[in-house]
Amino acid sequence: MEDKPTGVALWRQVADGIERGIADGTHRSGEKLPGETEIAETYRVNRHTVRRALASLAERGFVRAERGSGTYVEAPKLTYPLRARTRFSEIVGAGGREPDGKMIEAATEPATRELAKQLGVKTGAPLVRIEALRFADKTPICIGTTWFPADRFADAAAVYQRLNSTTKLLAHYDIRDYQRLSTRITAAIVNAADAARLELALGRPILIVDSVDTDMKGTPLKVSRSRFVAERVEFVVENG
Amino acid sequence: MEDKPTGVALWRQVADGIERGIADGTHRSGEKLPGETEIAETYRVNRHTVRRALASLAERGFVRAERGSGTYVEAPKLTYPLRARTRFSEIVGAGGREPDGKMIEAATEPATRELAKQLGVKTGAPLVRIEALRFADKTPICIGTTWFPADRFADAAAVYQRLNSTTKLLAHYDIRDYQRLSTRITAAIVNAADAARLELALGRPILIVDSVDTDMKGTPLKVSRSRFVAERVEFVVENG
DNA sequence: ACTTATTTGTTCGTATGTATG
DNA sequence: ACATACATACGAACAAATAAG
Repeated sequence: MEDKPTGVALWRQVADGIERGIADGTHRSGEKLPGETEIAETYRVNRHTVRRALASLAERGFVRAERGSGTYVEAPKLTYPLRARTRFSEIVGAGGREPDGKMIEAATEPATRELAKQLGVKTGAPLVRIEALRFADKTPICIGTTWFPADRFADAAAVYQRLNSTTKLLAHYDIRDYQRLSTRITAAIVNAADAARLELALGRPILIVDSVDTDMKGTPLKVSRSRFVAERVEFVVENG
Repeated sequence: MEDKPTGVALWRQVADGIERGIADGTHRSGEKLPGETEIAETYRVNRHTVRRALASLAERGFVRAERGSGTYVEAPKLTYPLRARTRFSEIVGAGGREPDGKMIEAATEPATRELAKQLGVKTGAPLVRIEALRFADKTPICIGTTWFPADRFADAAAVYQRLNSTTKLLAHYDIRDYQRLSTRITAAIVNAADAARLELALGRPILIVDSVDTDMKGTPLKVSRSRFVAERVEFVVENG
């Protein structure tokens, strides 16, 4: 690799080479990269240089090293735009993947002050809480808790159980369109229960998204808190 | 606490009580709550019931328990709106806190393909990379890497060193206004170097924000990747 | 450096009410 | 009617970390 002094650090050239290989399909998602020594030979550099390159790629999320096994190409993240019109199934479908949902649990509970305020009901008013897991091509993407006012969506649990989609549930109640009022995003470490459902190792980060959706007149329909696997999604906010 | 059967679980009543105490200022940010046994006495419930309530509050981020020491009220998160006009100093100032910045490192480096595409320059073109730490009231909020095209912002490092603000730096180059083109958000675990700078324990989650800013004509000015302490910020996307 | 008290965390056991089949 | 499972609530004891002297 000491052909001509390009002014670009060697490790960076190697990293760029591997990144190009990932981009053009030479190294496909989930597959194992050649061993560090092998990469070192093909680029005619020292193994340390390769390691520096791989570290850079790992930090940017392109690959994941597993001690004693190899270095694997990470699956590309699901790009999840945050707009007024935000529908899980449409977003996953737009990425050429198959959306799916599965209800885990449902219950009717009294509203806490916080939830009551957001939904525009009285504190203690009955709410239907639905816990659901959502997939893209069989890989769990997020687990979400959604609250509906029980007076308006009395048997929401049974309906969701059948339709496995929030959009379809609302359509069942003659709500053909709705919109995102606000979205709040933070991150945390996954808890044990969610980790199992999401097929995620303990200690891994999740993105917590709190959202409020309203009908087209601005009346709150639902409030939800979703936990997304951070390594499987990327939110995008477009301005304009 | 066995006054009247309200139908609401005891632990929930206790949690609501403490939450109200936090909301109305009885328990202030950063201060220690009474011990579990003391809370149990005041509410006339078993300590287990208090623990269940505190667990609920901890999960929602209101309090943080420290073994051997006590349970503390968490500082409210800095709400960080993501709009076309996004300025760290303005956002922090709007929250009634004092923004500050500190340059850590600067260098001139050739553009990778990815960066070149985003900035509209050729691959390998020189870029100024600035590493900076940003605070709100002396608490570190984020650490960010920003790349500027070196031809247009030749001595950006020296200028930033003096002004400690991206907005002021751009103003120095006669750019009075600029806007956010896109924002991408994901999360990860903090690395050792960032953890030290951010005064954050290892293993804690961070929010990674990649953004591109342009001038009012749409010409890219800078690209940056910021790592925010997840437990200290909350991004908000307003629609409409 | 050591002790002691305080505080959260964990693990037993017991009992009750409620929903399910 | 009965068995089972589950969430709730209380009691007691001990472990582990921290703070104070």
